[in-house]
Amino acid sequence: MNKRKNVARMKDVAIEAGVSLGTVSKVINGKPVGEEYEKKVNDAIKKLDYHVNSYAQGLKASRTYTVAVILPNTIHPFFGRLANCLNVSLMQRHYRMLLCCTDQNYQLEQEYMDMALQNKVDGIIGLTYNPDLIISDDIPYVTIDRPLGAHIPCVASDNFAGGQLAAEKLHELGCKKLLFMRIGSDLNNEPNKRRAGFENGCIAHGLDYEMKILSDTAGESIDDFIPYLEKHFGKDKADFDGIFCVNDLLACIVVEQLKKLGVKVPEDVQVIGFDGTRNFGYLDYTCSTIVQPVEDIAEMCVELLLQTNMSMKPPLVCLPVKYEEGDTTRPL
Amino acid sequence: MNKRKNVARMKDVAIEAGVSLGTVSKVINGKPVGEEYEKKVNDAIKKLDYHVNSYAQGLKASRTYTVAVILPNTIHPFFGRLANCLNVSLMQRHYRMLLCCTDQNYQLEQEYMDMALQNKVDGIIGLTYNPDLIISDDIPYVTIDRPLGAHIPCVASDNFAGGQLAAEKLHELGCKKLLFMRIGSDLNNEPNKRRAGFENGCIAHGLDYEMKILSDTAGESIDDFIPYLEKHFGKDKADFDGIFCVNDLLACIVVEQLKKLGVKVPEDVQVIGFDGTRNFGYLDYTCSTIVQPVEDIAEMCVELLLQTNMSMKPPLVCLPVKYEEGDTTRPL
DNA sequence: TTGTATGCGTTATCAT
DNA sequence: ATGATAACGCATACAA
Repeated sequence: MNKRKNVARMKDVAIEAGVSLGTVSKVINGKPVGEEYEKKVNDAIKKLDYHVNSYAQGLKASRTYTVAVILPNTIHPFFGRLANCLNVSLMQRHYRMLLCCTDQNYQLEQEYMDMALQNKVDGIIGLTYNPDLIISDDIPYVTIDRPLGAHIPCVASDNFAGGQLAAEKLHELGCKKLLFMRIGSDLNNEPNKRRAGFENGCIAHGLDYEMKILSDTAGESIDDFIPYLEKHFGKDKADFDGIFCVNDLLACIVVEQLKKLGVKVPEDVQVIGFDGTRNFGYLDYTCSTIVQPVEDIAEMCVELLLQTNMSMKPPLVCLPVKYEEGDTTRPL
Repeated sequence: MNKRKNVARMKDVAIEAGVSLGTVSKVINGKPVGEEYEKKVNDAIKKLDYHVNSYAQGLKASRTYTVAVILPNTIHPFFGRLANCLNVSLMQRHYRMLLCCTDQNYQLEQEYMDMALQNKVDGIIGLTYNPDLIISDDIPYVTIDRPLGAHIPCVASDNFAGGQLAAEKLHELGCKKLLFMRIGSDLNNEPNKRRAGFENGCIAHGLDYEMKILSDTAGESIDDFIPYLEKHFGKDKADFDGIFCVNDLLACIVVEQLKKLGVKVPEDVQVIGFDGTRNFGYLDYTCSTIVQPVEDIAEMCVELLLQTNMSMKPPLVCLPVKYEEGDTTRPL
């Protein structure tokens, strides 16, 4: 009957109900309408299985109730959970979510930005790595973890406080010689705050500490930690009694490696990670860790993005982290 | 200058370039146009930072290049990876992906279906649980893991073969008395195929076996396995020497539990899981497992969904699984 | 309170 | 080859 497929349009509903187009529109948008008419329209809608075309709606209103979410992936537990929480927060506000996985590919990140622009989404939430990412001023943007300028709100865990907390906890747990381990992108500056906070905590408590930092930008891999660990740890030797790893994954790998070297965790060495992966999904890694408040991060992003009546948006929002005990530290 | 914001429209480009609307449209859609004109238009597009409005495009063409993906969540490693793979497969075909996490909530599943309809997406890929889910005939639909009728293509791992393979592997590994363990929804029938395949394999090889199946629909939880395990396993006792768990998560939990009971894995009892979670993400669970081909599943879903020139679409596509050795079985 | 007409930004059809 | 115009489906301002 219609152009393609037999999909009902508003016009068909109007005809079926014996009313005019405007009346149907009003019923759909919850505007006051005669009770009699309302029923007729609703019956027609049901009968024809009518659904408003949100593309036509979006065109008319310049409002699409869609937000693009740009993430590296949904495989890593942190990102998977983040995607899920963002979806929930958006859904609660009746917003749709366009997911864009970039695999940390700079070019893909830019392509997705442009796609979002074309799609006239109402906003973008991005966790990106491209240092030269071009962000249009025409569209609300909130970044996660990576500040992109004072005019773009950035939401992150309080990484500095997290690093500090890790140092304090290891101190409380009786550690004397601490080690910080990290591998990651040089550009990625949030983990640097974890390091800075950790250093700060060590200094505050007069603790000895050392840093072992690898750069994957420079081509180093996680395996390059092995000789370092072999040098400092062995059957009856441990140059450090407390380790803070920049994330839970690294913590798990380090624990495995230490066990292979005959070092007991947590008896000889205590390890704290960062992320809270242990709480993600259904698996229990029981790694002591600094937990990132993923739900709060998601909620804050959406809140800031959709808030229109703010003359000035906060450039950086740091959400509180907390320590959660696992099997890689001794009971306090 | 314009209605809201200073976003350039095609008309603005036409004026800036000093050509007509139709010419601009042609340039954008790669239709033949005079070289001179093409340059002028492209310059104007760049100058005005113009992006086509895909909502207007979608309205005109009844084609949105958008697919809705309905999943329980993106937290579970299997789903997180599935979402990611679908995103990649869709992206390669220049399709956008609308993500919908349902948390297995029947009503949410239905709401998302309706949302997809409103949004006039070009298709839906769903992994749903609602047995009464109403699926519109007006829109291509592909289901994962759960057959919804002969006219709706279903893509799944070859679960029967997987169960069979598990039995065979345990047989090859020298096991004599096997156990199948499962917890899950009663409605969920794919894991039942794993059970059936497993039984089949046991029978074929003349193996003793037992089933322990819990139903979370009936309110049973994973903890209810504990008394069962305590009854059958102990310091110097093991009623079974090979266990096939319906998924890797359960396998991990069972292994933990057995270790607590003083049973050695894989020396006393060998365990095989299902999913391939060990390959998901960056963590290595080293659980011997039947691996689901997630990338292939995603690719097949997208292929079937977008394939228009097929007079008949296959009602059920089973993709091959494979065995991958981990630390919960002895080397072959 | 209900109906009518116009425009949102794009594409496709038609003249030119 | 290029330019003008109608139509996509909906919302809204305005007229009845």
